Amino acid sequence: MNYWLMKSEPDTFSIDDLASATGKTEHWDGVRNYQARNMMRDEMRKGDQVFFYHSSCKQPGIVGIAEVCKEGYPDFTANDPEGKYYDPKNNSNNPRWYMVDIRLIRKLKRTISLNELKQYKTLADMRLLAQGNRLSVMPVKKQEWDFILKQESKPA
DNA sequence: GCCAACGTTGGC
DNA sequence: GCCAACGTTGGC
Repeated sequence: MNYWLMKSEPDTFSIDDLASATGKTEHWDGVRNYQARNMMRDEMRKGDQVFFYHSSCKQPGIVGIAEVCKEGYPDFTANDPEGKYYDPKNNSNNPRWYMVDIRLIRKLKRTISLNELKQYKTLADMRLLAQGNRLSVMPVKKQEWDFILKQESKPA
């Protein structure tokens, strides 16, 4: 079992959008970064746990837990010339981009903000906190995962 | 809206 | 294969 963090802009797709689809699955389309692509295509496994993270918003932070329910498969939005994720260089016989499906397990009781995460020495090496990090999908270590969840029941 | 970080592109 | 130009991300 592996642990991940996936970023989404709440204006585009928020935890509540995922929550309204509880039980259903959502495909995580539109990732156009090779490192993130490789992780989705090669490393994410069914049942892996995912922190759902809100980025580019008033309070960036972790807002929920999801799980991978379908492993990497070609991102069909790359083939749609009308869509905003269209990639003219994509070849559907040899797909360039991949996605996974996730489903919500639960929202956190509170948002664990980026600002809060930065204050924990335990998380100093966390990928999310590394300078200039821009990956929209990244691995989380088990000890980081456990530590973060332990903070959930604390007051903000 | 600014800007630092950094990935991608394309000319050479 | 180098690297300058350009585009995007994302916190502030």
